[in-house]
Amino acid sequence: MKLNERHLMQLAAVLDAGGVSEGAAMLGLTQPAVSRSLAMLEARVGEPLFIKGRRPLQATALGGQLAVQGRAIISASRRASDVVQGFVRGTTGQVRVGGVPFFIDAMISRMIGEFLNLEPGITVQQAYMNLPELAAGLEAHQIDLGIVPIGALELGSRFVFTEILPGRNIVACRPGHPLMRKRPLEAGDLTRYPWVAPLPGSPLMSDLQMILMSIGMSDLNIRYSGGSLMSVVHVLAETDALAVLPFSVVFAQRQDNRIVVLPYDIPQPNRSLGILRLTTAARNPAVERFSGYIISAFDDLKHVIRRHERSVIWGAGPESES
Amino acid sequence: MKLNERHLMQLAAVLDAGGVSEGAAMLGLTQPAVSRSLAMLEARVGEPLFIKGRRPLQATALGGQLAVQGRAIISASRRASDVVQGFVRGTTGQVRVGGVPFFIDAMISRMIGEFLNLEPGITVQQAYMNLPELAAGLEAHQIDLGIVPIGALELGSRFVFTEILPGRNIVACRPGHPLMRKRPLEAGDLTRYPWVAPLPGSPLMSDLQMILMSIGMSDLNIRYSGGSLMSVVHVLAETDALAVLPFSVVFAQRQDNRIVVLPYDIPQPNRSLGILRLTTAARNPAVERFSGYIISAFDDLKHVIRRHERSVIWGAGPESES
DNA sequence: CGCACAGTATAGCACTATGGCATGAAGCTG
DNA sequence: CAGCTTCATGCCATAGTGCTATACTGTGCG
Repeated sequence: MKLNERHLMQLAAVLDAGGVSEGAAMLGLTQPAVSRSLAMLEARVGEPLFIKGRRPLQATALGGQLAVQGRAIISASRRASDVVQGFVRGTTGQVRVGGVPFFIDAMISRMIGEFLNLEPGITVQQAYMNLPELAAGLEAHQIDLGIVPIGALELGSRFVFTEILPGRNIVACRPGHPLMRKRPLEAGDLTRYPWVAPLPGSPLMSDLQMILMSIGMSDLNIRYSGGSLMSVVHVLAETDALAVLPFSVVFAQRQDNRIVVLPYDIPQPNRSLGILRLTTAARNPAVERFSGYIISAFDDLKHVIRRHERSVIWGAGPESES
Repeated sequence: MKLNERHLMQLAAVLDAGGVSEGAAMLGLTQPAVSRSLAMLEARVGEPLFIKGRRPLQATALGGQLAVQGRAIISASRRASDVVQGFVRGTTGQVRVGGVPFFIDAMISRMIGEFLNLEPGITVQQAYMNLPELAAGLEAHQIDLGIVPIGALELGSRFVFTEILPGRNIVACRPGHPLMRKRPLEAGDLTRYPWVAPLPGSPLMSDLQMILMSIGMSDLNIRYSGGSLMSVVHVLAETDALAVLPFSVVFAQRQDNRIVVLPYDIPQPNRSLGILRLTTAARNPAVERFSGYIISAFDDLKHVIRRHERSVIWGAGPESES
């Protein structure tokens, strides 16, 4: 006994409106059209759905039960329309973000919070991942965008990369660290202190290797590894340990004054932090709003970051941009 | 942006099945039909719903969200079909019963319990009401059937009445009541004891008036009134009070041995207990199952009741039916 | 690289359902 | 009983739906 969903909707509308004419008007149809639909439904069911000759129109037990389902269909249909509306306007939907842990924790999660306030209809689903999983996730359409440091042209043309910050690394330590007062700083100084290693697999890990090579040491005294950003900051603040961190991460912590930049020049990776997306991705206004918000937020921050960078590393005051 | 519900259902089926062909088969349609429906939906939405060239077929964010609504529509439609199936078979639905309190409490509620066990898909909604409200409720289609004592042809042809028991009244008292040992019993004896009056408006109330007239008294010493059957039985059992009750009510309490029939002949009302229904009521198999069950249950009980009636009132032992 | 295969889209055609307009039928009200 | 409101019916146009046949596209294999 397959029933026509359209008929069920009309039944519900008519019962809710209290009459065929009213129900038809509510649906934007004419009375005869609805009247005939109901007759068809009644014929297919083989049982009366209405108690005849009553105002307002009254349903039989069966009619009432079917109307419940009709209402469910109507509301599902309305929700579907709302989904589409929200989608084209970018005011509804889901943004699935993947990103490297420290950068997400230091800067992006804060912006996500602001974004969620601006766009109450959008939900953000975030996962921690490094470049290989991220590229795979994008290709499998499991995430919509990734926030990663990436070298120019590192990936094929299937991806489009939007830079949001230069990927500048520094060595971080607690304020008042003994090395902060030592001039000049030499490579050997760095190896005399314990180190905090970043998460395995993260870009920072290979950066650390690069630094090791540049100062001609085979290994460091790594006393702590595997922690999230918050854990790393705590460890740095409580000990004399050192860590390689993106400058932006230290920047984000500037208010707390728990970690500072050690003014020692380390080799810089040739890459930028940015947003990675599929070239072929389906249009998704919610995702576009999100990435647009992140990019503009960093545009606003960029000169502040750069000025801060110079001042904390080289002790230089504010100066005019080149 | 009004979407076609049928399209949404097909979208859901296709995504659940993992392909157009499979989804079409699941719906009992051909692949081209579904393919075209999806193309129409996509055209109306104006956004891609699928990620092309992937097996199993993968939806875009929008496609997935719309499929959720499609699934809701499918399940509502399935429930509607189930409702109809259950209705025509009488295995599902609602039975709205109105009835006089004492009789419902004494006999019908027990049978409702048995019926609910037999028909797990049917729900019974019961209300206490006497004849006038009951007739009005039937005409307003607020109840499906009433269980009342009613005189032959008392109502018009708009109602059909099915007798289930003769409406025989008796005077009830506790076992060991002083009057149980007194022979002969005379009308004056009855007035020397307190009385329990039935619920105002109930048929028993007018029966009580009739008895008063027959024994030539203007009023009785009414000590308790307004109680439900359980309360009345308790009061009768704990005091020497008397009450007019239908014989069937006393019969139903026979196991508890808390009230008995006083062997005093009182004038009998010219009516029967039975089921009252509208002549014009829409067919409702669940209601029919219910009334059928009640009638057959009383058919089974009838000869037991009659035998018991004779024995408890006249002290006669079991005898062959006439 | 091309072939076979599976799966999907398109074309063409027939038919049903749906909707509108005009109009008839029925029930309630004064 | 007249008039009003409301529902049912007849008729026509058209959009949706379904089918078969066929073209297209991506995938895996030799």
